[in-house]
Amino acid sequence: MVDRLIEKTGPAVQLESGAQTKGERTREKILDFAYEAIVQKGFAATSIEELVEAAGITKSGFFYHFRDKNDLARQLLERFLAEDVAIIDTLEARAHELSDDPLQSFLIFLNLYAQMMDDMETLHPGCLVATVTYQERLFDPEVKRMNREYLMRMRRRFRGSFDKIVAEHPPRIEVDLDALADHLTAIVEGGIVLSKALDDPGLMGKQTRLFRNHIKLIFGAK
Amino acid sequence: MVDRLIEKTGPAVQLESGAQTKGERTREKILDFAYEAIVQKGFAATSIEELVEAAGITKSGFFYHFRDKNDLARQLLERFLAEDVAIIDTLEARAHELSDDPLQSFLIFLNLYAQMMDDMETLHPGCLVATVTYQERLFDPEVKRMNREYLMRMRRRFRGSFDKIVAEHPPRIEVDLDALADHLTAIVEGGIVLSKALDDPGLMGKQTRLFRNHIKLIFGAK
DNA sequence: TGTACATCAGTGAACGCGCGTTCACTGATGTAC
DNA sequence: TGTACATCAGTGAACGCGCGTTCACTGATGTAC
Repeated sequence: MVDRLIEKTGPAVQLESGAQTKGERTREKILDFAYEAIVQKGFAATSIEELVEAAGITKSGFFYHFRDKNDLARQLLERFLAEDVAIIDTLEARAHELSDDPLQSFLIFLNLYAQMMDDMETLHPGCLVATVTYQERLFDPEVKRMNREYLMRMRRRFRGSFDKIVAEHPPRIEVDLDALADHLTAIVEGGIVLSKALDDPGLMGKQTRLFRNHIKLIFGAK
Repeated sequence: MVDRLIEKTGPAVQLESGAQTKGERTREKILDFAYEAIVQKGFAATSIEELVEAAGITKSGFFYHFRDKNDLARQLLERFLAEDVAIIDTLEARAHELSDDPLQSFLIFLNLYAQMMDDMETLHPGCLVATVTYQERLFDPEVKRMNREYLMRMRRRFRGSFDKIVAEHPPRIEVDLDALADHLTAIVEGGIVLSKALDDPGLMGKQTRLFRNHIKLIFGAK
């Protein structure tokens, strides 16, 4: 859900960097254009024609890199969700260096996340998860599976953080930790919708900080 | 964002009920099918052909009711966002009857809202706001304006509730009330994405209740 | 260093289909006198 | 009650265009001996 933040915030994480063949460069270019077009127009309205024109090849060249249009969706999701995970990994690792306490560390992580949102003065382009979900009938089962897997993975991940927090900071009120894990994802996904619709790049950071305050109130940081 | 809940929860609100002409019935049927198709496939992938087939007329009949395809989007948004507002009006009025205290009343409102989500055993079909936002380039300026207007209206509305709450219940922590107003909308929008993607109808209610707990923690209900 | 072959990264033309939109027309129902 | 006209709610055929996909082919680069 963080998606295309890497080039905006600098190479926080470098995925398979280094020497690229000509074919790989073309493929990546197509994925970049496809991502941009798809979060703005949807999958059906994004034509193979326009992508290959932007990439400087012909339509048949597309089918050298992708079996069919759904294969493009699969590769898109694979690449951009992996980027998201990598960004979260990085921020979490940085937060963990700054505090050993699980609550403090998670609060720092949320601060870093919110700051990253603030730092990109441009709008968040959108998240493929929402696109796939709101156009589900266009995608094959594999794409939908990847989408669900990603969300379940995020749930387990944040749930893991909360389990550690709870062990040292008993919550002030009863709280469903799985729902709380989903809460962050929901706030980010919904925040992107509002931020895009209202054309307000600052909204994401604010929404993330509200969640941060919620966590503080639940687990009672001083 | 509540959208098509009316027929599931019974006629909580009846919009322009009563005698319908033949043309009006056809028009509504098209809007119903269009809504269902568009939140599952997107706007571009939903063809006029399939809509008129479902409505039992021919393609040219569509253009008797709608100037063009974007006119369909306009009428869709007009109708379904009005339904959403009507539902929230109803729940808010009911909550206001049950308590004079602004905080209690708002908490009751959130309970009613969460309960409504729980009561629809089927999945929330999706919200047009997200669809329009994630396919913005397909819609004309008027449609995009309506979408923004709706979100701004919700912000002002919930902000108004918070202003009343703050007057009687000073918040325990500093809080951005406009962001908090957006928070509810973001949680609902994001919740729908997760609920759809994970095929989990119970998720929406849980997410709404988390927001409710957040409000309790901020304004310090006993 | 030269040659043979394989792989890479495409090209170009063609296909059949479905799309949104237009236009002239029409039968059924409603209204005026 | 009968007739004239208007409005309603469509029909049917045609349009030009762009779409995703296939297929036979090709020049450039890499590798083996």
